[in-house]
Amino acid sequence: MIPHRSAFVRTLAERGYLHQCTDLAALDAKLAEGPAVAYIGFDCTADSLHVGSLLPIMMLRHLQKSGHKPIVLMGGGTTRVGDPSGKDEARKLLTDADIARNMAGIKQVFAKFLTFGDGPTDALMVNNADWLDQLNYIAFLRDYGRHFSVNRMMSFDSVKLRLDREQPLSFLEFNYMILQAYDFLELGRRHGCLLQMGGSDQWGNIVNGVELARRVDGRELYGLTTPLMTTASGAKMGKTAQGAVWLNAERLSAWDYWQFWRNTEDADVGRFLRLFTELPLDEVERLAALEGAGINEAKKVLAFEATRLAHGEEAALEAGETARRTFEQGQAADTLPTVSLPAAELDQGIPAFALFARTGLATSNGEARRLIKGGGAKVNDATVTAEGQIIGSADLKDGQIKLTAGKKRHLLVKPE
RNA sequence: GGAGGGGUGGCCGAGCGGUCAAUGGCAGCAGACUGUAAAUCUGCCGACGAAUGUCUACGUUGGUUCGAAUCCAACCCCCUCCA
Repeated sequence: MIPHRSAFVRTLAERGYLHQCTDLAALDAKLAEGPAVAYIGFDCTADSLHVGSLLPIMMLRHLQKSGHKPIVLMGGGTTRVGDPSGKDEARKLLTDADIARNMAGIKQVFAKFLTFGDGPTDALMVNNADWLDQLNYIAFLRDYGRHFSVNRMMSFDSVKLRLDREQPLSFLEFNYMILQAYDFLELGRRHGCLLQMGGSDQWGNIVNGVELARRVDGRELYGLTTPLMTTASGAKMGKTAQGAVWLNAERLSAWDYWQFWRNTEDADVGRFLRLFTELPLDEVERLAALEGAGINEAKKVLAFEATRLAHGEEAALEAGETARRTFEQGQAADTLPTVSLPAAELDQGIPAFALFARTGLATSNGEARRLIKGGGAKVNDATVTAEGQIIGSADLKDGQIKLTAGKKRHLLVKPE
């Protein structure tokens, strides 16, 4: 392999972010010349992002650290259209108020990973509604529509998948890729942006933008994608029992976030350390080489480093300490997630199944019963044998009751 | 507008008058084994109830029937072909 000249491309290559690039050599040369501008688009269908978006987020972070300027493009305009993206169902349309709220939430997440401001390498957040909302349909068709070949668009996976499966694909959604291509053009004009990055599923959209800019503005832009993120056993990344692994503390506590990374599959540890932490590569190699139970050390490092990025060092340390006391010493660390119940209610006593449902360890009374029947429920580390067993003040130890569901979900109940 | 096919639990997909809370697969949860891993095996997997059980659910709304996811009607949505 030819050594890369730019720090950014070198980092991407070494750490495993590279999947496809429209012209890697030319891009590398461009980036080596000096500060450049690159962007990644995110849609605002929720008020936070989850680990599924972490890969692009990390790329923007590396970009900034390499001395370039990252642009976070919020799809305020395109969110109202919806990416075909191979999904069967059309995405539901959001109101402007929803979108504004979601954008605010997402900015909070980015603030952890990027430095925003007005400096030459400070990150910028822009909203494509700023230009998409003002488009004139006829003018747009005439100026840009003629550069898109329907034949080609039909051949993109996102579209083909839907058609092959005889799933509906509305014209509205079909337009998504055109709008995204236009975004790239617009960012090139407004901010001198020359690179769009994204997941491998965005390849078609990105290439469309590159070609549009070449035809319309005669400007050479670049596209780059990351590999599809799955776990070693093939599952989609970023799902837990509770659902998506969110990046903000309001939706998912630092503790749960730490646990998510701690439970990484063995085969993923090296790859995840490279992608989701900033540890030097020789340290990554050392950790990834650990075998058997020893790899648990590597997982703890992964959990700490990843949590530190999203939640800060303090929260990461605390989560690690809580885990150490809970799992390695079997204690009831008082930093575990806590649910408060009225003291009077505890004095009276609550049936075990109801308590598990109340505290969220089970989603319904029925599920709590099943949990208990299956032998997966514990109170103060003792297995609950009868679902109606009364738990109350008598079970308080050091002013708290420890509830456990399965092997990993622990919780403290305290009177208030 | 015409002809045909279709809409079932988180997803895929059977069922086509009663024994259907609905076969099967995936996902999920728990147990065993382990290392808070993977793979494997076992159990569970709509809600409420201690329970015989009650309620909610098979696109929507009505109807036929002792009884409907299953039959009929209207409506909504999707697919294919024709105009």
